[in-house]
Order: sequence, then structure tokens, then C-alpha cells
Amino acid sequence: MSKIILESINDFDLEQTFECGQCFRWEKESDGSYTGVANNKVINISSAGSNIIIENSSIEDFDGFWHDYFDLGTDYAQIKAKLVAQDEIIKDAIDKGYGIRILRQDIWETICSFIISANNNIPRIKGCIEKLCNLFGASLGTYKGKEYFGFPKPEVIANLTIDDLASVRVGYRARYLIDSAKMFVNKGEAFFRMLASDNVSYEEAFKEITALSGVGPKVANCILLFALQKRKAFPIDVWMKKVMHELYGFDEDDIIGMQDFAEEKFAESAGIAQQYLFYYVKTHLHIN
DNA sequence: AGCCAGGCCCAAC
DNA sequence: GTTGGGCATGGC
Repeated sequence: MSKIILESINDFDLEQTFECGQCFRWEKESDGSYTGVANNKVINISSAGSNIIIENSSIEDFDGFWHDYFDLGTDYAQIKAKLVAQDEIIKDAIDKGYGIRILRQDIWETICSFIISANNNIPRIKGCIEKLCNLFGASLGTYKGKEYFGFPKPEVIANLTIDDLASVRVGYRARYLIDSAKMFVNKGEAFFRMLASDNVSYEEAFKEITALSGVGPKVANCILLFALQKRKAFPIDVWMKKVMHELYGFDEDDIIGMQDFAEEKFAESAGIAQQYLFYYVKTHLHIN
């Protein structure tokens, strides 16, 4: 395992990317770097100026996985330029979260993570996912003295009972995880991966994903955005309701109005706009 | 004690 | 097709 240095990486801020609510397995270290697990691999990532440093990886892994995971093939400057032109509100949000990138996360892990996210808060979601991995994931060995685990395979979750999941503390969501795991195994991973194709529309993918247990419109939109590259997806949770109410004047329960507004205004980049707004309300807009 | 958190399910209309 | 009560858990 070697250290990789990527030079002149633009529009990529680690803290903004990892703390904007899209992922739950990246932990900030005391030196400001982040250590995380994806694709059954553990890496540590840090930045120095416009350089990105990846430790505990290899060129092969970077080219074969991490480059796409961090969405480094996408020109965020171009996306931001279009959004900024819309209004002062989104411009301000982008000023605060200029370095957010939408990670291309694993479909199964994202399904489970956002089933757990329903009616829950981010610290608890992270705790539940960590327990789930530690108990039912494969050991990936130790890195800097700590043992890491991969995300549990769908076949493993599909064969668990509600009692097996009790110590994960996901509450009533345990049933959804098991039921969705069975559906995922039945349809096959290839089917769900295929939904990321440009040939599959947002609407089509939405229909398939909401068929899963414990997956309603909000959770589905998160899955579509964070794992299936459907950038039209505009997830609206309680925080988005707050920001849409405070900044754009919507009635807090007017979900339809917010969705239509996002589609018309932010178009094919609605999901990315949503992440700038979500990060903005969580870190810079102290309402509540 | 009661409210809240990246909401969903399901029964009752 | 829409609406609303119920829901595990833990921090505040």
C-alpha cells in the first residue's frame, strides 16, 4: 500500500463533502484528514492546497475505484456556474459549500444507510451503521491500530432475524432492512446497478427503488442521488423544509411545490443544488 | 417529561 | 388518492 498524491484537484473540499449528510462512514482524524471504508477498502485522505493525498491505497485502486467514487470525472465548476446564475440564495449556499462533491456510493450500502436514516438523526445513523458493519461485515484488517469492517452483504442481512439486529439499535427499521435485503437478493445486484445507467430515467429508477421496504419518496431520492447518479433527485427532509421555508418562502408542508420549483429552477442539477442547501442549513443557517 | 431527528407503513377515509 | 396515527431509539 502506497501513498498517492493527486495534484491540482478543483472543487473538492473534504470536510464539506464528508459532512454534508450524504455518507456515514468517513471519520475525521485529529490531523484533519478523513479515514473511511468503501468497496471493502480502507483509506485515509487529506488535502494540502489543491493537492489530495490518499494513503493506504494503490494506483490500481485509485484508477479502478476511488477516481469514480469521488466523482473526479465531473466538472463541478461548470455545474456551479449554472446554479449560481439562478439567484442569490443558491449562490450564497455554494459559496459556503463550494467543495461538495456527490460521491458515487455503493447501491446496497446506500439503500441500507438511508432506510436507517428515516426519522433519525445523523450521529445515531452513523452509530447504527458502524454497529451493523462491526457485527455483520467482513474484517478488513487493521489500519493505524484500528480494525475496520466492510459493509455487510445483502445475503447476510437477508438471513438475519429481527432479534439478530437488536444490538444494532435500528428499532422498527430492522424489519425494513431484512425485507429489503431479501428483495435485493431476489432481483439481483446487477438489476439495481443497472438503474444507474443513463438509459434508465429518474422516474423509472424512482419506481423501482420505492418498491423496497422502508423506502418512501425521500429515502428513494437520496438513493437515486447518492448511488445511482440521478442528479434530478431532490430529497426533502425536515432540514430542507426549513431552508425552503426560510429562504424561498414555501409553506413548510408544500413538498410538491418545492419539488416542482427545484425541477424548474435547478433542472438536471437539482440534487447537487439540494446538497449545497442542505449543507448550508446545517452549518451556516442557525434556525430552530 | 416531552420534543426531535435526512419518514415510512398502513388503515381509514 | 390522500390523510394521519403509530412507531424504536437516544440526545437534549
